[in-house]
Order: sequence, then structure tokens, then C-alpha cells
Amino acid sequence: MSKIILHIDLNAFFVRCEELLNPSLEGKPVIIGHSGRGGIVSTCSYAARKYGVKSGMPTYKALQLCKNAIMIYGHFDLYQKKSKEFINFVKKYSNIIEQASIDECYVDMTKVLQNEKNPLNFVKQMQANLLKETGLKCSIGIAPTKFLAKMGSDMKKPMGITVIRRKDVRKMLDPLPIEDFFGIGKKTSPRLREMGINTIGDLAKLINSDDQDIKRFLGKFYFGIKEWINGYGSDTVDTEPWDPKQIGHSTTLPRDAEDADEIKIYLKQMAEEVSKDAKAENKVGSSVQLILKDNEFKVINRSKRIKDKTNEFEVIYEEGLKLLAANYDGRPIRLVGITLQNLVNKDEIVEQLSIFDNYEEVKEANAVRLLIAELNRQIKGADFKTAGDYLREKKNGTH
DNA sequence: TCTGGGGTCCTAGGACCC
DNA sequence: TCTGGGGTCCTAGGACCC
Repeated sequence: MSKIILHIDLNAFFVRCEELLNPSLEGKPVIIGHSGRGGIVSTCSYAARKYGVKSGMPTYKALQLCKNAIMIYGHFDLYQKKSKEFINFVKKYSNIIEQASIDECYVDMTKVLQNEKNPLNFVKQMQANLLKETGLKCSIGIAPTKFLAKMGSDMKKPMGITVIRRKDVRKMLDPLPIEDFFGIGKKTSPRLREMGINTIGDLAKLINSDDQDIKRFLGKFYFGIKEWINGYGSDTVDTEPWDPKQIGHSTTLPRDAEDADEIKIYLKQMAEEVSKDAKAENKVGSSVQLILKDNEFKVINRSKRIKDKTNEFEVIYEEGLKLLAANYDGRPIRLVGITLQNLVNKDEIVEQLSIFDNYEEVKEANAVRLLIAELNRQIKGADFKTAGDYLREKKNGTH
């Protein structure tokens, strides 16, 4: 039996939070974003959108389009708090919930809605209750898969509800421009258009006719897209809480830096932030990545495995400095960032074999352990019984 | 027009081991 | 001494999303 998956997307979420803080903003053209160097629009109110302002647009451009716009830098703590309210609200209906970002989630409502006489009305009531209880507005997609629910929530904004049944997939998806397909972005869509694929329907026709060119072009994505576009694919709402795999910070410099000393100032600040956040999350990482973006927007990523998992500022910064020294060629740098990768929970680290001083020795000891086991099987009376014995003897010069 | 900062996942080549 | 093939880890880069 098909599941009933909801995708709930909060409308102009950051702006809505600001309106709740300051009701006089309601109905006005509000822009959330940084106005500094390279500042872009994070999100904006529907009134601002009427002037052509869009997410991702440079703020100076947005202010040209909409001269009386109200610029707000943004209160991120407030957004986090309202986001939690949103999730807690949804949990009252179903515990099978997956938070996809700060302002959207998937919910498995199969059990709740399967015996409901009028499920659409039920969801409408849910939407109204969210507004009443939290002040937040949302759009909802209802479908048998996560992909279709996501596509649905995007179709009517604000305060829309869109049902996509599997039998309606062709009718509802095919007319949409190819850019609307979740997962096809600004690099892939122009190439698809070059191939004569302008709508989701064009893509579906090619895929379902077993066209080999499109199969080759899409690579591994082909099989997933084939399911999605025909109304199949994942309907499993992942209830695991978010568990970061990397924590990073980056910043665009007030002006391009042209020497390593200047870069180090920002690198240090970013490393401090990373350490602070990693400690707050109780995470330690075993790889440090340096990110530099030059004045031509070329991004250079350099990462290095480190010996011991850490979240200490000194170690992170030190590794960043090493990567900088090894890779910086003196060109003007626009952005500096550092990321701690391969994160694990601090308490989950298996205690290191403390008698070994470093990783090489651990590796060597493991190899030796296997050898000893084999020797013990074959010969009686071996000189040493464990890898530790071997290393100790080696250190003492007796081996 | 001129492009932030936070992430995730995928690919591909080379090193290394068996 | 030269050889194959498979698996895993590391690293760099790219696409995408909000």
C-alpha cells in the first residue's frame, strides 16, 4: 500500500520570524541578508518578490530593484527557536518526521490519515493550526513518495496544499520546466536544455523510451531519477536526528588578501569558531580541510588526515597553517575557510593503545600481531607473545 | 548583476595491501 | 623479476540544496 508522505515547507521563514518579532513589518518589502561586501539576499518577503527580488541576488542589486526595501541582517537564534517550535508542532501529529533543513520537514502521515474520511481537510486544519499556534505559514505537498511531496509543496505558495497521486504524475510534473526538478541545478539544466530537454515531460519521455544518451549523461543518478519521475522512489522518512559529518566556517574578507599573514588572521578566527562548535556538539574530527577562494572565484580545497581525532583549536589551526604553507601561491584571496571532517562523537572514540606513540607504530603493531598469531600457531616458544612486547623490545634495542 | 555560508553526496585517481 | 585484479583509504573537485 502507498504511504502518505507530507512535505511541509515554511513560507519565507526568516521574514515571517521577523514579522512575528515586529508586526509592523507585515506586508512590507523585507529583505534578510548581509549588506557588506558580496552580500546576497538570503530570503525576502512576498512584497519584495513583486519587485523582482530573489534569494541569492546581490543585496545592492535587490535595493536597486526595490528602493524602499527594509534590510535586516537576521536573528539566527530566533530562527532556530521558531524552527524547534515548528518541529514540535508537527510531532503532535506524527513521530515519523525528518527535518530536511531549518524550515522544512517530511512527515509520514500514513497511520494518521488512512482512516480519515477527509484527509485533505485534516491537513488543511493542520496548516491552520500551525499558523494559529506558532504564527508560521507553510505550504504542504501530499504524495506517496518524498520526492513527489517535495515537488508538491513547491507548487502553491504561500499557504498552499498540493496532492500528487501516482496516477497524476504525468499530468502534474510534465509541464514543469526542467529547472524545477529537485536535484537538477544550474549546471545540469542548461546542458539538458541543449539536448532539447526543456520540461520534466521531455526528460520523462526520453528516460521511459530507454534512451541510451540520457542514461550515459545522468550516470548513477539515472536509476534514481527514473523512479522519481514515474512516481516511485523513497517513501522512508528518516527519523534519525541530524548528526553532522563535518563542521566548518568560512568568511569573505573585507578586501582580497595578498599575503599569507593576512590570511592567517582570518584562518585563526575561523578555526576558533570550528573548535567552539565542535565542542558544543561533542564531536572530534580526524581531517582538516582548508578552503581558499581566489579573486577569480576559483576554489582551492586542501585536506589532510591528522593523527589523533581532535576538536582543539590549537590543533585545527596548526593543521590549517600547514596546509596554507604547502598550498598558497600568493594570489589574491577572497574567502578563507576551515572545516573539521570525519566527525565522530567524542565518547565513542575507542581508547587508543596507549603504549604506542604514533599511528605508524599502531599500524606496525597490528601487522606484527598477525604475524605473531601465525608464528604461535606454527612454532612453540616464540620470544614475544604480543605486539606490545615486540615494540617494547624494539625500543629497548633488544630486538 | 556578480555572485554568502552552512552543509551533503558523488566521482575519480593514486597509494597501498593482499 | 615482473605480473593481475580487487578492495579500501585518502585526497581533490564538483554539483546541489537551503
